[in-house]
Amino acid sequence: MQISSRFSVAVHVLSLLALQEPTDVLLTSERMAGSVNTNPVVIRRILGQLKKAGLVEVRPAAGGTFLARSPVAISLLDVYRAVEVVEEGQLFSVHDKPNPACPVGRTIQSALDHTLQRAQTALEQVLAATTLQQVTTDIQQKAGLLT
Amino acid sequence: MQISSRFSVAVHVLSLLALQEPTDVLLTSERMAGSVNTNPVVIRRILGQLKKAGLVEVRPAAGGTFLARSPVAISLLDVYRAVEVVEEGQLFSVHDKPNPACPVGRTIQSALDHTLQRAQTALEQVLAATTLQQVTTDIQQKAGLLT
DNA sequence: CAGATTGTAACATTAGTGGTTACAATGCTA
DNA sequence: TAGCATTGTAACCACTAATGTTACAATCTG
Repeated sequence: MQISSRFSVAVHVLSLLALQEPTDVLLTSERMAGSVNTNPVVIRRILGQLKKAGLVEVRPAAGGTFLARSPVAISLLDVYRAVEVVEEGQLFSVHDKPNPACPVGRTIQSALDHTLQRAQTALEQVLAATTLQQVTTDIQQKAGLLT
Repeated sequence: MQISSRFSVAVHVLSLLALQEPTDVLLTSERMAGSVNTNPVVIRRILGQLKKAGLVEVRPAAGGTFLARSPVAISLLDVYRAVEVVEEGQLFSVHDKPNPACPVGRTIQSALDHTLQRAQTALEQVLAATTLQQVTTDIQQKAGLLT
């Protein structure tokens, strides 16, 4: 059980967009799919979500996708929410309908709820504190694109 | 996509064990299944994992399951690990085999790795900081079992 | 208009989950 | 020892989500 790779692919795609230069060849879903090593339809699906969330702008038919915001203004939490890998407050599945005739059964859900929420929030805060800019800077360093 | 309810069921079961009294009826997997509202086999599977992790002791055939440690000495992280809902450092699935011919493709995995690790660790630290004792105290309060 | 690109549906496959059934193994009691 | 209750585990089933593919309509530009 893992958080879908849809999230990491989305970050990959956004990084490509952030690092594209005006003089570069047009960045089509086909080219992005090549970098990610997947089918272009997969990229288009994700782009649809990112567009809906206001993170990218996509030119229909003519090709060309662009960041709708500065990489500094896009957090990994924004991406996570955009691609809907985890529903709000629903990272942990909690068993349904425990027996209310039993004190533990009656109360376990609410006894756990607060902690599980805090755990999820702690994870999401790390994502919120990380921007696309930081990721792309890291990529550039690792790829030897920075001097 | 959610972390399996196996975890919350395990906490439920451990709470039953923590709150059982010596004078109570024997706590069989059947009775625990009644509280959880599931099939006893489900409980037995989970108990097998908890036993393997050293959190419980189970009497074969004769019935009777007991905590192997004090509730203060059992964290929710122990439970999470015991029931193997998430593999070590594998909460986030990251796409395989991005294209190494592209700088982003070549570096995205390692550029993301550190952040994703931190996010997972943040979640796990909340669980580590929460003991079964705290959960059962909460249960007792909510069920009106404390005066 | 033709070609390139996007957007979306449908299909196929796989893995994991949660529940059930079946039954062997085990331990206790009469 | 036999019978019973309980545990332990395998196999099966149905469902869901994820991931990839194919097909093709809609859109835009030269």
